[in-house]
Amino acid sequence: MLDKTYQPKEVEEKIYKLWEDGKYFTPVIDKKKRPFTIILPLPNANDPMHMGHALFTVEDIMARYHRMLGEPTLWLPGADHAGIETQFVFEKKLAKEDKSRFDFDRKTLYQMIWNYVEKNRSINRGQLKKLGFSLDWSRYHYSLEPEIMERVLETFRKLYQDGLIYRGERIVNFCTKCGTAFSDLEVDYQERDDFIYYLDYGAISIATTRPETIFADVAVAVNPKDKKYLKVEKTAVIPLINIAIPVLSDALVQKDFGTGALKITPGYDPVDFEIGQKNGLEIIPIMKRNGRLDFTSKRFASLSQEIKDKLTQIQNLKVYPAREKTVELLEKEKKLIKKIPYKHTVGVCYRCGTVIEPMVIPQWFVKTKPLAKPAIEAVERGLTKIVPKKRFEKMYFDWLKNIRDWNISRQIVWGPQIPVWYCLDCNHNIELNFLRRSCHPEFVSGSRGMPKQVRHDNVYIGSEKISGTYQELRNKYSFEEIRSGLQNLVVPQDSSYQLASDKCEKCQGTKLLQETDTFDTWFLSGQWPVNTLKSNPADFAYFYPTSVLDTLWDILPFWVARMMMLGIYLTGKVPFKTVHLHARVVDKLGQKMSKSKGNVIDPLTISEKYGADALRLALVLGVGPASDISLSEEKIVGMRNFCNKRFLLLNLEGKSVPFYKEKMPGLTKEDLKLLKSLKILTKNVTKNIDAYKFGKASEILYQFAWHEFADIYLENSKLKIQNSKISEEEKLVTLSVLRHVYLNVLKLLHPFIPFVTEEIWQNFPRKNNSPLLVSPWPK
RNA sequence: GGAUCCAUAGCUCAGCGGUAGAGCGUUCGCUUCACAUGCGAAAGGUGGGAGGAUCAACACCUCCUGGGUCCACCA
Repeated sequence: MLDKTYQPKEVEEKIYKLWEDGKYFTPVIDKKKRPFTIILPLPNANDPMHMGHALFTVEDIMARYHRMLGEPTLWLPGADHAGIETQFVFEKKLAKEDKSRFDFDRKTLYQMIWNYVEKNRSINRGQLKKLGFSLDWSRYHYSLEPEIMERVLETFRKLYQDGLIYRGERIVNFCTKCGTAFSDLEVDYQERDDFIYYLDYGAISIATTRPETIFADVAVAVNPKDKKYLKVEKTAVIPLINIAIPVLSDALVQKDFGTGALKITPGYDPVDFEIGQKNGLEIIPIMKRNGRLDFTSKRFASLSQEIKDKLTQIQNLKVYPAREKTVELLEKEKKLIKKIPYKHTVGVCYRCGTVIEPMVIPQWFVKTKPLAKPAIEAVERGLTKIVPKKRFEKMYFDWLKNIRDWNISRQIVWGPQIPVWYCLDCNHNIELNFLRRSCHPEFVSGSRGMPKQVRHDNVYIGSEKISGTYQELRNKYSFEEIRSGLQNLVVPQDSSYQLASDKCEKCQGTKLLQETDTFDTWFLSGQWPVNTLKSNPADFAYFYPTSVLDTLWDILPFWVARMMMLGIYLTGKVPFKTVHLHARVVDKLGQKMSKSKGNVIDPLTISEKYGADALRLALVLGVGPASDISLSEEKIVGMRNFCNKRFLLLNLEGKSVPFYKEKMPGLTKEDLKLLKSLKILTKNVTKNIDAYKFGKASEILYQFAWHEFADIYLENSKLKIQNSKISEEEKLVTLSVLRHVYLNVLKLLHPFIPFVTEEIWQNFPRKNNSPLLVSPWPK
């Protein structure tokens, strides 16, 4: 007997337990049947649930539908360590405690982040269960579990052996605050109000928004077709430091921008880097990784004392103060022609919003062209279908066809280290940064130059930060001291390296240190379908390639395209047959949900209040393919009202109603009409789910259940049953039709609102004793 | 600069080559049993603008206007 009003909270917990205990989410491999597989887009282990996760509803609908069709259905859950995201959050936490990552050696920092994430990882799982997701928890994987990590390293080695990995000194997007490089995809762009400065370079004048970089200029370039510059001097002069540089011509320079002359700074600008490469220009380093200017390179050594004094004023300043100071000096020397307010877009770190500094730092790259080609062909040949096709295939092709080599190294600790080792004896110029442990904290200076005691988890008390090349440090500190307190290495481009860790292949030495760069998170998640399923060879053989990948379209390039590339590379087969893309959840005014706007709807609060089913239905009902999902509390209330219509439960109490049979005697015109409607409904719901039109499928179900079945048929049958002139037999026929239609509607609704439907099913006299989630889909 | 999507009821959005749909909101009425988290009814749209192919368009094509989003080396 059910409560009169539906109490979702109690019911949901009970029902989920019923499913879990029955192991219904764990498929049984049956080679005679075709499996249905979905890999859950792995949530960040550290993230609490948000509406994006609630949208996994779409996957649950597919999983439940296919399970009811009798297909061995695997929906595989997991969690991602989310390298940069997580380290960024953790560092913010450290900052609140007046600490920074520079206070810890990498091993300690890693362990601290590990512990921090571990707490949230289990919360995450519970939250997914609350929404009723039929995930196979027995196959749960975490991106940092040893087996998964080992497979990632294997992929790296395989790529290396196939000549697809290289260590390159190229210009990369560097965030001086996060202290790491990013791939091109991880840079956001913001419009800024800045200035553009016109500067006097002797024979020519140039325009720049970044005057502080003039010290690293090595040339000026003009467009070869620019008539203004047909007869220009071949030499320009960098103001302030009076260094002569050549004037080149290059088609990349736009004639009509600024003065038409571009200063070439190969170390700090992507275009300049490219021009520099073409012309064999030198790269002058003037900025450290912490974003402070530095004039200690050899270019500046031979300058006059007067000039050196100018540079001293800028030395060690951060970019913006350095810019101000440079402009001030330029003004003083009358080299600033004009300064104009200028609106332009700048690249910023997608995590912390700091302006990205393009810098030349050796990084690990994957050659992507050979991987992209088969990934493009697979979609062209229809081996993987993208839904909705029209809109997103083009995006996929555009991205893969224009792809550039992928920087997979990150200068953070939170992630697997790149499995490459450097021999210190063969590479004396490797710069080492490590913390030396000390027994006398009072004599020790902290990272900010202040005496400081650092304590954490009793790992160490007090430490001293040491930096320098191995050449400089080798006689002062033991290898073990360096190794155990290591923060990071700065390895010159020409250093030798190897994949074996035991001893140096050149000198047989054993003072080897592993690369301190870690993998881009997407390098791990790009192999996720392969690596998770490979945990069990039988699983891989049966469930790979997976059936559907469902995700928000915005990570199509980040994730989907990379899974395609790596999946095909590793297995020769596409990782999924269909990519289904859904849209993002927006508020009732169509605006993106964000904390600052205060329009965030929290899925857990909502499901506590109205039930998970109501939330699920609100997320899919009437939503067009890949269009934004406008969600409001009002809509959820509406859906809750629907879920609460557990019609006719009371009527059947204590009655022995015969089971409906086709063409049973006594069927009326109304009965036949309803039965026909049910048939059409069943067909349409099935058709729409197959076509990924969940919005339509749920809408027609809603319409039928409420307005056709409940409002009309049920209302009429109520009158009929109360009517004493009608025979008992006739009433029983009506009731069996009612029950038949009702049970079928429950089945059809189950993928969308699994909890209520299962609860009613459990309380209903029926032929089939197994739970609703494994009962056969109506035909 | 390139690409792409959107414009339909007060709001948020579906759908469709052949008499305009839903949810929420609004108005009026009903309501001792499946459900007030309800039932019945009603009001409300010359489908952004202009043109074109069609027997016929809100739907197809072109252009315009206004928004969204993505990509790109804007010094």
